[in-house]
Amino acid sequence: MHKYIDQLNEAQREPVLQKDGPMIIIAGAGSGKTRVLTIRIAYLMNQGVDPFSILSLTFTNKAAREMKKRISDIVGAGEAKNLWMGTFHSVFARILRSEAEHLGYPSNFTIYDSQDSLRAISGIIKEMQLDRDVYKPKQVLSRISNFKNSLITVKAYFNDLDLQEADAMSKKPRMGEIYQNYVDRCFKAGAMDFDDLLLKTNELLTRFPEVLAKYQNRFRYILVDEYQDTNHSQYLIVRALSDKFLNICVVGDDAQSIYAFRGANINNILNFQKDYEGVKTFRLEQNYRSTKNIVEAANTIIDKNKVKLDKIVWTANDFGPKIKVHRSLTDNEEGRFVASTIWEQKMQNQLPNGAFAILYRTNAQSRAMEDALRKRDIPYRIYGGLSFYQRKEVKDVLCYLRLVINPKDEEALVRVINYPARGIGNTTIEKLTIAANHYKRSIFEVMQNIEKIDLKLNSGTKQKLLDFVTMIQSFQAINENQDAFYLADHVAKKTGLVQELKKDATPEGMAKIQNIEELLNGIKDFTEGQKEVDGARGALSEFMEDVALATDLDKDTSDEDRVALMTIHLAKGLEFPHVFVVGMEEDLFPSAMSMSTRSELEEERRLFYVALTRAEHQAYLTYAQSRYRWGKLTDSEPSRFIEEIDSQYLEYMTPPENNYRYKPMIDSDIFGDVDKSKLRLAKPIGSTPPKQVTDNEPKSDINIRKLKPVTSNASSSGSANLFDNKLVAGNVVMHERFGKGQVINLEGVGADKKAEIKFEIGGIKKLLLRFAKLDIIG
DNA sequence: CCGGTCGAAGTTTTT
DNA sequence: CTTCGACCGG
Repeated sequence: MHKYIDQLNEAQREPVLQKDGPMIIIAGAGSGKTRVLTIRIAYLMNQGVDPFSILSLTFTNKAAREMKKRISDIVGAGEAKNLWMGTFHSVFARILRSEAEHLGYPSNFTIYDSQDSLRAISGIIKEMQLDRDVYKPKQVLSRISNFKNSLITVKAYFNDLDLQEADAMSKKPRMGEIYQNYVDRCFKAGAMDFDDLLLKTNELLTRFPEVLAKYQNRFRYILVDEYQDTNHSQYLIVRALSDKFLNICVVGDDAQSIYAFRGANINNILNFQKDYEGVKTFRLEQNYRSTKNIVEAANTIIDKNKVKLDKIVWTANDFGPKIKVHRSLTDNEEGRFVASTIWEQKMQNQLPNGAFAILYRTNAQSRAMEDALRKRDIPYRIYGGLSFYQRKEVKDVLCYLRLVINPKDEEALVRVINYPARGIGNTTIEKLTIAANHYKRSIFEVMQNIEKIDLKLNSGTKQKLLDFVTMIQSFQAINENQDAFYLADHVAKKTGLVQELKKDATPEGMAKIQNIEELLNGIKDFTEGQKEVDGARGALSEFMEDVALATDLDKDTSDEDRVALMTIHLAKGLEFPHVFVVGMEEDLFPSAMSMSTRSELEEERRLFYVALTRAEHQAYLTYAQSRYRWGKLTDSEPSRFIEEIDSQYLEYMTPPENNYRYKPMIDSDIFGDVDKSKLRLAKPIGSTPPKQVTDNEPKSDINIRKLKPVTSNASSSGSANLFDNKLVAGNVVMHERFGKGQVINLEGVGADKKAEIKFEIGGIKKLLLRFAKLDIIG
């Protein structure tokens, strides 16, 4: 038996050894699912399966990259490199590029991100002279997206009277036309949107049996992670590809299905056993991640849901501390509480910033947290929100580059044709668009032939258009024989983008220039990486292939030690010793938009389950009595989800009821010489009744300054440490989050014993052994 | 055609 | 509070 298999418990080992046939692994939170998948793939390869014939679909590209790395540690990098591994979107984008001609697309098609799609839809609505208040671009896009994810093509739409009637009922009788125009426009631009990547893959596999056969034969073993979040389109792709060999292994947790809003269908996982014959079912129910308190509390939450698979998640870990619940007056105070708690914990327990995560329901909540962290000089990193590649200045550069590769790319063209301003205004663009539609050509082609078409443009304008065409063509020429970095750098300078930004000397303007520099650095890294790999040129097209699919999580370069801020959705699959779930308020979490139906509410509850189960050691739930929304202070009440947790798992840091009016809630001497009456009076509260004025706002700040050493809570730390006496300087260790490192020094005794460790990634960190989860590997 | 100012609307969640 | 669009005077 291979030694890596010995690391698994029995429940984990069984699905690894089950080589063939359809199987489902129902994996509870923190049950070592990634490990099982990783080892399963490594084991397949050791059994002689060709890595080229293994397709492994993950939820993020980062997950794919990490898994690949772990596999190469077992089987060697040379072999692991050949695995097909990535998100549905990136894997099938790659396949679509090589098969594009079947579908009449160029292989260098552009991938529109949601911003591009939205702009295209807006443009169409305007062209059709429809009322933007009735046809809200966002709604229209989301409807079209739903069509595509359910494989309803334009044709199918017009064959379906129910759909048309539904749209007519909601006063949008021209929905079908918009859909048609959008599809045409994308096709004409040589562009696919996110949903197309799946839809067109389905089209490819259904319309061309020989192509289907080719990929069925190639992918003899298929693994799908996070199966509970697949949509219908993805389901059909998996189904088609696995139909020949039936070696399909899906992994997921119905309790963590949180993407229904983008078409994910929880029934895919609930019905898997019915879909294939002779499905072997495995359950991973032992949680290795969290304390008993957290695991059991999470179980009490998910029990409230009706729709679910049987599964009992349990843990052998210690009870650990209770989940702390904290109420603040405002969102800003909530931020201060979180920041000061992190600060305290860092001091008391010598924890790195990376031990903390702040999770929220909506991106807008990050601001209050950021402000508070900044004030305390706690380094943090925000994930998601406006991703790096979507920032205006970055995207402007990218759009020029997109045009170089695909001049038909209309969204890119419209975006940059007059930025920086070069005298080509809306009137001109409208004329060009009309002509392009008329001749069924791209705008760029119309511009190239501007002398031959009478568009009633004055000669000055014509010249400006030709200049633009010439500029793009000169870039294309450079692209023929230079690498991506050279070209991108050239583009940034020659288009005047950088110059334009230099005019703006404000800090924001400077930041924009830095972002462009960061982009260029990223391209440089990529170029050089490519050159090393296989003597390739590091051409632009390779870089551009899936920037649209790259997310912030993917380009997580930060080796620096920072507190993580992200939405709960983004946190799926991650874990942190200390987790703050903030904004635990009705209408925010659960979201006001998701409370009208039972299934929506159940999804919110699953989301809460995901949030809570990110925590290894300590979870905090915080809420504010009022919060700024659109600049106005609005009242809120605590989330129902707090009450849904059995109270034995909770510790209220602030009393749950409002009956504490004039009583300081914690030992009053904390306030020392501060005049309490002033504290109470000093609160300017908009709509909040005076009785809700609490002492906790000043407390959090004062508390810190008067911080006393707190008795060690070692007993409650989940991970009792075994290495107190074993670990010596020079040991090579593996840390769950920081990876491989070498111990350079040890200090302190007993519960305070710390190790200074130099990690391969992330540099030197001091870890308190009683918390650090380390394996000695050499 | 440009650039500024003003008003309205927007916050779920993401590949 | 922000951002995006519409509108208007140069």
